[in-house]
Amino acid sequence: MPGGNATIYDIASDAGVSIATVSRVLRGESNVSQATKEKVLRAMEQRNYRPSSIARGLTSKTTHSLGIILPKLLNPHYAMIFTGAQEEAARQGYTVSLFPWSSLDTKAYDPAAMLLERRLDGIVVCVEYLPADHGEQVLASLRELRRVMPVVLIGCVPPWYDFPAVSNNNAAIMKEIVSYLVSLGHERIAFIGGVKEDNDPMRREIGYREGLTEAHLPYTDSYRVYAKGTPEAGKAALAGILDSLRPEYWPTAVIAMNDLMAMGCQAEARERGILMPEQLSIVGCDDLFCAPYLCPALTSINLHQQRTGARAVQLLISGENKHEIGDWELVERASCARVTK
Amino acid sequence: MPGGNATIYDIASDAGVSIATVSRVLRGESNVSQATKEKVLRAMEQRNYRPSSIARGLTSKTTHSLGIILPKLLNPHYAMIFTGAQEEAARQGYTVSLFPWSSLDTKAYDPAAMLLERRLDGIVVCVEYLPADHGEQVLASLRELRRVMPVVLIGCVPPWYDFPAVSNNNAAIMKEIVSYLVSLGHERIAFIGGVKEDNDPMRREIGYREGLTEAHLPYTDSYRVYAKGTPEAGKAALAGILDSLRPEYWPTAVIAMNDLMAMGCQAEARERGILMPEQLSIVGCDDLFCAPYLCPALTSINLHQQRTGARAVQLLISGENKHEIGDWELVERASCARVTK
DNA sequence: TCTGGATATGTAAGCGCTGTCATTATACCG
DNA sequence: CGGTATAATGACAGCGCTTACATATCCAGA
Repeated sequence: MPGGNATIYDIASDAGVSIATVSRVLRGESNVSQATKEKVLRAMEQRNYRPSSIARGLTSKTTHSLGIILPKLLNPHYAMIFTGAQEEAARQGYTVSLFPWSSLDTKAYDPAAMLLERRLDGIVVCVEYLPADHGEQVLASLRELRRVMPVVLIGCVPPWYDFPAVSNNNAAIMKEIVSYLVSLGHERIAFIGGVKEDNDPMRREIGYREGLTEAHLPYTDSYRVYAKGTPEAGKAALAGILDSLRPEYWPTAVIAMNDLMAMGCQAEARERGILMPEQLSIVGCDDLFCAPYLCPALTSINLHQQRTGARAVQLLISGENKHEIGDWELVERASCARVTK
Repeated sequence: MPGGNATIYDIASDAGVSIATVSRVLRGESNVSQATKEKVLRAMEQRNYRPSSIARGLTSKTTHSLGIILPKLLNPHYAMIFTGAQEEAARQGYTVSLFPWSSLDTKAYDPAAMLLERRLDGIVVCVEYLPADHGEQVLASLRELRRVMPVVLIGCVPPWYDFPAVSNNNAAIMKEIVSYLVSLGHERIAFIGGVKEDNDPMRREIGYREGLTEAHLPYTDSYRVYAKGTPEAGKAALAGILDSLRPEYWPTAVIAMNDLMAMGCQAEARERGILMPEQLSIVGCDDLFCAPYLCPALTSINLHQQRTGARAVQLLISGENKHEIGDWELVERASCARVTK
């Protein structure tokens, strides 16, 4: 490939100075005379010179490139996080490349090696919904990873792990949802949670229970199901609840772990001819772009995921060891209605 | 950061060989005796050695990292493409980082410089829906970019530009949709296209017109609207059509440029009390994950976007200068119905 | 026994930068 | 005007690899 590949030597000889001087103006050091600075700049301009970040990285030990590990980009929740992270990174002159969790399962290649060999300046890891079958093992590999490069988490890990992170107050979110539904007169509120062992889902169930307690409502196992965070799983989960109960005990409201599951719930209810929101209120979480276009439009929690991604990158670059809690808001839409006697 | 940062010198001295030998086993060259090979491997193992791709890149002139430029990841259409690209790249030992088009507008940093300085091994560029206000200018910068690194396009550019690319047969897709609707008895078929000047949208309109012609249906300007590819724009577009016509001339079917716009159309129709699909059939394009969960479930075109992304990466890595046409399929769902007299 | 050609390994010169230290030019002071 | 602090620049040694090229070793064939 031609073009753009002049080296610092070319510029130096063009400008009649040493490479050290070129390097100085490259890095904006002050101790260069105005005259030579301009000479060098002009030479760069003419050659369309671009310093090689590769060569730079070799000496400076810094690549200005970050990584992000997440379950799957196809869930817009993660696309939002990624977008926020990428934008903030770009703003600070960093590049970010993607490493999906799923890759870790394949044996065709070794993503861990990739990560390490790339000499990334840091990596943000989404651990909100850690695959249940990884569990403790993932946490261990996280610590391992951290010995080699800075890591910032999105989501919660047990606090004693002491990772910089940005997460949500999952319990508080669930409590607010419960109290919102209670304010609409609901008393039979089901909870379709994520995989039981996962980090954030666990906290959400706690919040759900606390919310019930605060409202003096009983907690019942039959109103709580665990499932993967997909529409299909959400659909099956609601089906399970309905099938296991006599209609007079059916919940009047369902809290889904995320919007994907909520979509599945809607589908199941629709199939059964259950009127929404009259007979069943549903609230999701994540506030995906499609939430307003579902039937009925889905009440959800906006988690400000882009901001989350951006903050994670900021923590990564600044090196602060903080655990930040993002804010959030309930977005009321048509999917929740006052309960009718 | 401790850990993992042993160098080839450490390994060489541990194993009692020269760095050249270490390098040989690193790259799997055959001319190393079994005995020394094992010694070296053992030394690497013990030190948990990871060769620096940075240092390697400096000499080998190859970084094993790719880039992808696309409008915005928040549209799942692009998330699919990215996912496909990333997976294929990972499979071949490459990493891919994201450069959104939108970045190009910001002046805070210079993404072009970033691209160039990174010494990427190649970049895939999504030009399906080039922002209209870029137009010719983007094409020019594409050629410029190509002088510096391999480029593969997703989407169409004028053929005389001669870029390797993978795209869809947009005209054929539209023709199939039209003939599908015609087969359901529709005669007044509206087309909500993308921005007129954009690459793929332009071809789609051609297909739409050809489809009408084939079915001996007249083409009417009032059934064709241009709009950005967002739900809001789709909603406004349908509103525009309906407002400009007396109800007896309202279209009985609408083809939307993509599912996002189709979602907007559904919303508009719903607000006006138009029954779907009885009074209005809608078909989208992209087959987003939410299509089955809309009301009614949206008939759409599955573009196999992941495969598209993967193919683009394959072309990039192999260096073939081909223009591939991806296949696609109409996914029938409830949003289209036979027209009732 | 000697030679030629594999086969195995080592030496050393980069790759394109950064950063330290030495050197030179410039300025300021008594 | 010599002398020294100061600003501007250059020389050069890496950074951790790859890759000719050189060297050493071994064995078959003459």
